[in-house]
Amino acid sequence: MSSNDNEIKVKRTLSDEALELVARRFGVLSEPMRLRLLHHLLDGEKNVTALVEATGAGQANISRHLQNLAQAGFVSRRRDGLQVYYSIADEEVFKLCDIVCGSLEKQLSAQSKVFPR
Amino acid sequence: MSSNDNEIKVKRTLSDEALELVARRFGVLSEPMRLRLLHHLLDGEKNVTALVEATGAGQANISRHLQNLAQAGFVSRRRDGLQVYYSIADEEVFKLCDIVCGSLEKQLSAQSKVFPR
DNA sequence: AGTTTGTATGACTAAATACGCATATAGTAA
DNA sequence: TTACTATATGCGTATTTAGTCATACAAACT
Repeated sequence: MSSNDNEIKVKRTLSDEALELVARRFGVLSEPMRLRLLHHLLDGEKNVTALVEATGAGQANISRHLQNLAQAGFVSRRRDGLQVYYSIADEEVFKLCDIVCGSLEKQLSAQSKVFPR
Repeated sequence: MSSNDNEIKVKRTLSDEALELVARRFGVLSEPMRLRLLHHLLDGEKNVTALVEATGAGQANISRHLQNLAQAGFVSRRRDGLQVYYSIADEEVFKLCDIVCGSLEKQLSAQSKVFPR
């Protein structure tokens, strides 16, 4: 290895800051309810009440999840009178889900070969 | 919670089960230290001690993170004598990171236009 | 002014989890 | 056997966060 390496310096190509930003974005997608909200927004923008009815969850809960998604930039917010409409702001999120689903399917099919029913 | 038997049926194209699996996978990627471990494994397989030294974290902590990654199928485990070597098992994970980084960059550059320094 | 409706938020509880310490386990060597 | 090394794990603590309730806020009415 390198000769003048007498410090406990840790090789760190990615900054802690960048890593935390990426991790935080994954964290936003790590809740089933938020994934469900994104899925419901596939048809187009919906207001909070519609999403509350679609998911069957509490209004406060949905509002917080939407805030979370909006802050991460996955959805955007538009106010129209009393209603607030949310819509997909970053289509890339569906690529992410597709990739994860693909890995998941591959993994599950591999398991079913090892443990055939 | 108390059981409410006549609950309202909610349209649900994705099963709760599938959604939780996907969410759980995103959750595994929602820790900076685990992302760092994946990054370190880009060069090839490494044993636990090497990863402990590379990250500067505690051994128990790294061991648990690796278990977490392995259980999700992102890395695989190979024992060789006293050492246990971990390596990337699902290259798709880097696609995920690339997409997130792309969205992040776009987002940050958009912000820097609004708030130029 | 007050009322109603749709959405956001403060406060709280419960559950999840990252981390460190100590110890257990697995493998090697004497 | 004992000793040593590398990795895993039980346990406790601190932090985070999803969920609910009640209430605040915002906008459109009368």
